[in-house]
Formats: sequence, C-alpha cells, structure tokens
Amino acid sequence: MKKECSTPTMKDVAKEAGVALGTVSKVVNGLPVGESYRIRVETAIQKLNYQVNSYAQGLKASKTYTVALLIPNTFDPFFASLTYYINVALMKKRYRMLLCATDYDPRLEQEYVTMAQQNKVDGIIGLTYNPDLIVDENTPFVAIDRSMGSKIPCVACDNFAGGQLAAEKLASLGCRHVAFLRNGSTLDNEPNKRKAGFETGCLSRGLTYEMKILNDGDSIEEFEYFISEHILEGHLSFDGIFCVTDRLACHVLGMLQKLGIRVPEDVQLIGFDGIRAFGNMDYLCSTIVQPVPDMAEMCVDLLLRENTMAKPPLVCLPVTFAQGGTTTEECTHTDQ
Amino acid sequence: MKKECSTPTMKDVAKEAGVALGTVSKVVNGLPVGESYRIRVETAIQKLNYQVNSYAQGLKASKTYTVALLIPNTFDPFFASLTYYINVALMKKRYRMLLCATDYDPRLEQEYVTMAQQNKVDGIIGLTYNPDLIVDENTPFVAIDRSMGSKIPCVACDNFAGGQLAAEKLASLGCRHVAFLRNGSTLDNEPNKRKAGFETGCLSRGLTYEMKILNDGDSIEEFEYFISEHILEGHLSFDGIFCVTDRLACHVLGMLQKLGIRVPEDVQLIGFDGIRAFGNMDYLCSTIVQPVPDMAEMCVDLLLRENTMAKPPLVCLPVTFAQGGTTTEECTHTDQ
DNA sequence: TATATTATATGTAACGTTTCATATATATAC
DNA sequence: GTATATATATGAAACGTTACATATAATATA
Repeated sequence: MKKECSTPTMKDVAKEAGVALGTVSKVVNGLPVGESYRIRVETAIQKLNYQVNSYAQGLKASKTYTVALLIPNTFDPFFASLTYYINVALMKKRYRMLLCATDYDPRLEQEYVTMAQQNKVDGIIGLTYNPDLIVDENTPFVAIDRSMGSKIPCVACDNFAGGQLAAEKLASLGCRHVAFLRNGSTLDNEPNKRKAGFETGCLSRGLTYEMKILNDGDSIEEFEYFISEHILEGHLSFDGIFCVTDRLACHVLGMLQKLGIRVPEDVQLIGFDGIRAFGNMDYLCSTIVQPVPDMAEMCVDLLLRENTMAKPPLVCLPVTFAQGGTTTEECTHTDQ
Repeated sequence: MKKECSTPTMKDVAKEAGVALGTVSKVVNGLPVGESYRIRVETAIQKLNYQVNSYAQGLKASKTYTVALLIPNTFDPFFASLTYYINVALMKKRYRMLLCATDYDPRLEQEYVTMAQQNKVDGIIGLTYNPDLIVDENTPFVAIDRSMGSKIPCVACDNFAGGQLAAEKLASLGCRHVAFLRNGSTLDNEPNKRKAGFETGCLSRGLTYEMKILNDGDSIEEFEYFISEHILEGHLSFDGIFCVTDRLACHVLGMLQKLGIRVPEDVQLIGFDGIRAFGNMDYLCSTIVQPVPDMAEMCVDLLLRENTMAKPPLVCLPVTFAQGGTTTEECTHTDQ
C-alpha cells in the first residue's frame, strides 16, 4: 500500500501479522514466542518475502559475521587453495568472507586493512608482506606464514621440519652433494625456515650442500647460470636439489631439461607446497606438502576463538613428503 | 573519558572538535566546509583515530559498496583467474567483494544468493550451475557463461568462435580427421557452444570429425577407451583433437603419452581456456584463450552500470589461439 | 545604519534492527 | 470474585550514519 518497490522491513511484517516489532525480531532470531504469534509472523514473512537486513543487525550488534582475507592473489595455486579452504571453514561457522587480493603491494595491504576495519569485520586473516602493517588493537588478526609480534598468532606449516624432511629424503635416495635454491621475499617470514631446516637435515645426514639465494628483483635466470656453472663434463656436480617452492622447482625442472640433464636420473628434485595440476590431479613435482585444509581451519579457529585463553604466537602444522616424479622411487633396503 | 575501549564515533569527533555532527559528516565525505572547521575536524579525526562505520553508512544509504561473487571454487585455474581479475576490477571502483565458493552445489548457490541479498550487496556476479536459481528482482545480477533469461546479462567469451578457431587451426596444421572431446556440466550453458562452433569450423574446412561426450558422473577414463578404440596398427585414426577445456586436454595428453602416441607429431591437441602454469608461465597446452581480464571488467561494468540503458542479454568477448606445445608450429606456405 | 541576500553551520529525523523496561493477559491461590 | 504471581507481548530507545530544514553569521545593497 505504502511503498511497493522497496524491500519489506520488520515493521512491515509486524503490521502485516498484527503483532509488535519485538515479536517479529524474536521469531526471526528463534527466541521463545507464543505458538499462534509465531505462525502469524511466519506467514507474514512468507507473504512479504521478508529478509533481515544484516547491515542493521551489524550496526546494532557490532558483530558482522564477516572476516577479511588478505592474500596476494588467487591464481597462485597455493594461495588459491588457501583461499578456498578458508572460505569453506568460514562458511561452516556461518561467516562471510571479504576477499582482498593485495598483489604483494604493502600500500594496498594497509588500505585493505583500513577498509576491513571500517567495514567492522569480526577479524582479518592475512598473508601479507608489509613489515609495518598497522592493525587496530581490537580487530582480531591471524597471520599466515609471518610472525607479527607476540600478540598476533601466526599459522604456518612446519617449514623447518619440511626443510629437514627434504634433506633426509634426498639422503635416503642416495644423494651426496645437494643444492638449495631460493627466491621470493627476503622478509623474515616462516617459509624462510625451510633453509635452516634443510641445512640441519644435511648436516645430520652427512650431505654436503651449496646454496643459491636470489634477492627481490633478481632475475630467475640467475639459477640457470648457477646450474650451468656446476656442470662438468656433462655432469652436474650435485645430485639433489631442494627448491623453496614448487613453483621454483617447476622453473628449475625446465632449465635442467633444457640443459640436457635428466630428472630424476641425473638429479633429484624436491619442491615445497604440494601443488597439483588443477588441484586434484598429480603433484607437479616431488614435494613437501603443506596441510592447507588444516591450516585454513586453524586460522579460522584461532580468529574466532571466544575464550580469553592466550592465543599461541605460532602454530606449526605437520608437513608430508609426496612423490611427484622428480625423485626416484625409494628403495628401502639397498644403500647404494 | 566516557567509553575508552570502544571505537570512536562521529559524535565523539564532533565533541572533540567542538563542531556539529553534520559538519563531521561533511568533512568525512569531502563536502564543502569552512577551512577552519575542516582543520579542526581533521585533527580530531587524527587524534581519536576515527574510522567511519560502513555498516551505519550502508543502513542509511542502502548502498553497501559490496558485490558477491559466486564461483564453484578458487583452485581451478580458470576460476582463480576470474576471481582475481573481478576482485581487481571491483577494487578499482572502490567496491568490496564477498567471495562465495559454491563447490558446484545448487543448494549452496541458492543459500549464498539469499545470504548476499540479506547482506544488502549492491549486486551479484555468478558462475552458477543451478538452473532454478532464484534471484530477487531488485538485486542486480550478472551471469558468467550461462544465460539466465533476458533480464540478466551474461558475460562469456565467444565460445562458438573459439570452437571454429580450433577447427580452423587444426585444418591449417594439416589435419584431415579430428575428434571433439567434452565432459563436465551438460546444462545449457555458453561453453557448450564450443561444440557447435567446432562442427561448423570442420564443415567449412572439409574436416571429418567424431565426438565423444561424457555426461555428468561418467568416468573420465571413458576417453581412454575411446582413444584406444581408434588406434589401428599403432596409429590413431584421427590426427587432431579438440578438448572442451585445457583441464581435459591435459588429462588426454597424459592418456596419449601412456598409449605411446606422440603429441604433436602423431596427433595435434588443442584445449580451451588459456590456462598457464602458475598464471604467468607457459601455456599448459595449445589452447583457445579466454580474455579473462576483459571478461572480469565487463562483468563489473555491467553490474554497476548506473544508466537505465537496457543491458545486453549476452556479451561475447573475443578469443585467441595460443601455441602451447601440443600443436606443431604453423607452416604458412606448404599445404601438406 | 538598517535591510536583504547569501553562505554555511547546526541539530533532528530516519535508516532497520535489538534490547529492555513496561504493560497486558493468563493462571493460581485465597 | 478479588488479589497475587507468572508469563509473554509491547513499544520506545539506541546503534552510527546522512540529509534536510532551520538557525546563524557574513556580505552586499539601499
């Protein structure tokens, strides 16, 4: 009668049902209300096709059931997988997810954090690269792969153990002299522990090793020079390579093939992350697998934890090795 | 003095600056206001670290600067890329994005639509599989890859032309007898026009062809039987294959290699989508590339168009061919 | 100097909920 | 039949904004 086009409000429902505003609110929120009232309200809701306005709810309750996810992008398979599983974990708890693709841009990261806070999100999960990121004290924040002080919990896989595992795997496959290749962010983040873990593993298994670390901005072709320099009479001076990511491992695989070096016959290659072609097919390379679904669940749990129990500053989840064709099958009995 | 812990509101800023509420609002929204007032308000905002509450704004304006994206998941590279570029396009217009991963579940799709509407989003972009999806009349909706009636615009690449292009490419590479392989959803959606386009292309270039179409639930292994059945004396009876997606093409590539058939020497293989390893590296296979960034931009443009100009029911964006190693290099002069 | 005209700040109502104190109806006891 | 206790519905206030009608100050005109 009054306003035809706009969406109906609780007031409209109340009028239609001939009850008070508060009664409608109770019905909508499942609070106890007389049977006859409930029915009248429910039919009115049906008739008007009423839906609650969660912005009004959010304003009143200052609880919005929304969480922001800051992540560089969604096309990197690791980020894509994390995004998906965090979305699922949030949905399971009836939370919505605001996606914020930051493209590794510290300025954009800060902008998104500010925006998220204005949006009164109930929390932020962030895989960020801005060492000076300012997050408001009373917006819960969970970091992925980066420690941001003792107040902010960080979720990561056990990167150190992963590095160790890679070394041990190479050792048990018969490698003697190995290499570690790393590129990407040089910030002090959790994935950088892969190097320390790998060194520790090499030492404990008697492997000698060398390293090639690229800084931000260095061309990935540097790895090709590095590899070429280690070819003597058609042979590579090392017999195993551990790359800091599967992404790098795939690059390196291409370089090795171009140089006529066979994988895994001439050199064993292990990556890190557990990337599969299309998400459910074979691993792209032999790899240390991050438990992405568990990490996602853990982020959400930590973020939305109600109890005041102190949140752990770092949660490391276990990694596993997966055979992906760039290492030989393990022979358990012979020690060549 | 009063409430220490809670976030400051406009009222607090007004009190701090000694001005009226409306003046603060004007400053925040960049409306004209006396210079001395502006300075006083801005310093107060700085001092209190005030941030607008966009839930209050949303309630008042019934405009939330939020758009929901419904997509099956983010780990499929095509979806991941779409998600990223839509996020970027929205951000460019200062819109936020609510990510809704539906896992192809029609029930979940409907649930997300309802949720999005309650959330008073300004619009929904959806790549959905529920033929009966109910979307409220006054929530703008843009579909990707599926026509949902004349009222709802649909954005897609030119799938028909893509099919044609694949056929023409195979023809110009010297193929005589080709095959079309399709799996995935059998709903009436835009990508299914690839088949018709391919047939048209084959006919116009004098190629004979056969098809193998799998229905929902059929095992992908069926393609392996199909291929095996067409091997006579170690030779495949066709010399070109067009797969409905790169994903399928990669599967088929594996099958062919397993069967000892060389690609592209024995058979040329073309996929569809334009998937690259890790988003910025080589194409996984020779492919018809969808213009994902343009499609993303178009979705956002159509969704947020202010003018009342009738929205086109279907927008097809041009595709291109990309060489990805599963076809031979084109020899422009000889016609073998 | 007094008046008309403009420009700009003020403060209140409204957006659609939830909550809580109040009012009403129902049942129980005397 | 009245008084008391209990249960449940009611409606106003509040959440933090924006917009508009009103009030105030500043400027131009006579």
